[in-house]
Amino acid sequence: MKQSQLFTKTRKEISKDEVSVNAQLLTRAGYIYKEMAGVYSYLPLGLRVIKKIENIIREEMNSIGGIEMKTSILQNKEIWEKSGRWDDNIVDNWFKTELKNGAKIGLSFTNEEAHSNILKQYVSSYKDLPIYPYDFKEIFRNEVRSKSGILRGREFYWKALYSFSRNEAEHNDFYEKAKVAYQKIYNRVGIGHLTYLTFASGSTFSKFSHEFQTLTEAGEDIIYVDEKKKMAVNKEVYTDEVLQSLELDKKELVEKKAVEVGNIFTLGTKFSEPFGLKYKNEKGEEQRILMGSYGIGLSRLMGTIVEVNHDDKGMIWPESVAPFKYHLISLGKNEEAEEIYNKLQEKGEEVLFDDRELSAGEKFAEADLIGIPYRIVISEKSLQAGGVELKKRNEEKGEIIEVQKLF
RNA sequence: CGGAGCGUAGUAUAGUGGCAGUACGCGUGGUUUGGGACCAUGUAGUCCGAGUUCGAUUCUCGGCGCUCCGACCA
Repeated sequence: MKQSQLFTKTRKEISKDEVSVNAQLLTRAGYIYKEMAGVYSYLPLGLRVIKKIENIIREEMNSIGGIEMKTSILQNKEIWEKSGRWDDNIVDNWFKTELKNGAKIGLSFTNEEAHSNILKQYVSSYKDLPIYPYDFKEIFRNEVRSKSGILRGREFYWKALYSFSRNEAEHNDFYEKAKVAYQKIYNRVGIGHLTYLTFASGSTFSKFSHEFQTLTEAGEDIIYVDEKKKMAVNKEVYTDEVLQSLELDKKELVEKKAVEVGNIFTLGTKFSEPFGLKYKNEKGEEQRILMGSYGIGLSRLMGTIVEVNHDDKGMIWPESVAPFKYHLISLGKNEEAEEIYNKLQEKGEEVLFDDRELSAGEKFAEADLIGIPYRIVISEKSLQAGGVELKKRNEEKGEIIEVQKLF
């Protein structure tokens, strides 16, 4: 893409009101636009990042048997009454509205009910199970106080997968696969080294839930990390008894701030019961279905990646989620730049081509802010030196390479 | 939901009971071209409503909105 066609512009300054690093950098660089507190629009660059993250998650979910679908955002009150979660005393962060005829409806804040309700119609035999449907979807939560830029919004984008299993062994098997898939996702988006499988409070169906927590000062959660075992415990279950059951030594644990970038938990029959989700086994006996829940907030994940990958000049995107791989910058007018751009495009590379007539300093400053992993500079100077300058965003110095080596 | 702060051009900010200023951006002309370059010139603003006042952007009240701390976070 040519930068002259990108309508967004970078900004040197931002309101002192915007304090979170992710919102500051993403706003200044033109990735997101704040509509209101906790609600952001995704501009062209931002959407490209979200799509990259989405594809990584999709690949990992598909690889463990996930099957993608999309449940509606407007939700029927009746199905939420089945689980008891329509009641504002039970769930206080609903966005509710109504139809012209006065019927009350809600904007989905989670997906268990929708999935359970749909599957009731399609699952009846052991032959139909197990299944692992998932959504990418906008979610709405009427938080009393949203904060931290895109880390905690009132409207956000997530992936939610639910497992529907025939028995505990089958459930546990998938649960373990999901853990591995999740860790792969964090590795692939470049924050694996800072992300810990964290034990958190469970429910009647399991002692613990599991969170994936990424270490950063921007985090809202306090966790206790065992770096050697690559495990952590959320403050909410940090007791001697729990540590003992997990075979963790208090002396090895360090208190850290972290962002919850995903969580998985066993639902048991919490939803299959009220929705009457059952199946018949080989003998024709009716059996209960066991569920699990596996969520990742994509917008939060994007914000977290920024929080842990930036310097004083701007963002430093991991290649896997960067909006483009190359930022091609031409200084002064030259036809070679256009040629390089076309060739890279033909090769299928993602290139942002800064074809504007601006000063070198301005182009470099903007490039650093936008944070694309590889910067290619072509100028009189580079051509005289033998080609183009190739520089990684996270390295100080680039090197001159022959133009041909780019392709 | 408790506490605190804030709202002035597209952006970031200053200031004042009586002409609203600066920087960036944007437009035009020119000089520049390896770290947000320079000169000239133009452009554009007091969140909404009520009150006090001869006069309110400024003071008072209400609304709306933004931010921070805490509580909350299926």
